[in-house]
Amino acid sequence: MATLNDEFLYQVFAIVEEIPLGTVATYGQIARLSGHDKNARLVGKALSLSEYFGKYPCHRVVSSQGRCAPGWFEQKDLLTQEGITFKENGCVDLKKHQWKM
DNA sequence: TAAATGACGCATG
DNA sequence: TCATGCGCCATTT
Repeated sequence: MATLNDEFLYQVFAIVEEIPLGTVATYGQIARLSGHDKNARLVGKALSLSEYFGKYPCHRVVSSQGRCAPGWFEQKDLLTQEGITFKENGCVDLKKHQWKM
């Protein structure tokens, strides 16, 4: 199971915390690394909570297409500050910045 | 208990 | 790149 109060949350945060600066990771990627490849949605849920937790670079996590979180305007600025290059449409250039392992 | 929801992913066109 | 549609699954209503 991948309930939010389970290890899942800890796993997600641990991975997010290890995303190198100037690099972004996708929800699906984190989900897969945490061992819950089908629960990409839960990753998003956890990250939304991480904002309340505070100390995690959740802004480095985007969708598989490099799309930012809907309704979250800060993310683009934060990523730009870290050197992430954005496209005109507002998508991250995954080709260059996606977290490779 | 069932139906709706969502910071998603992938396949098509 | 954008628009649709379908699948996935925990959470919420």
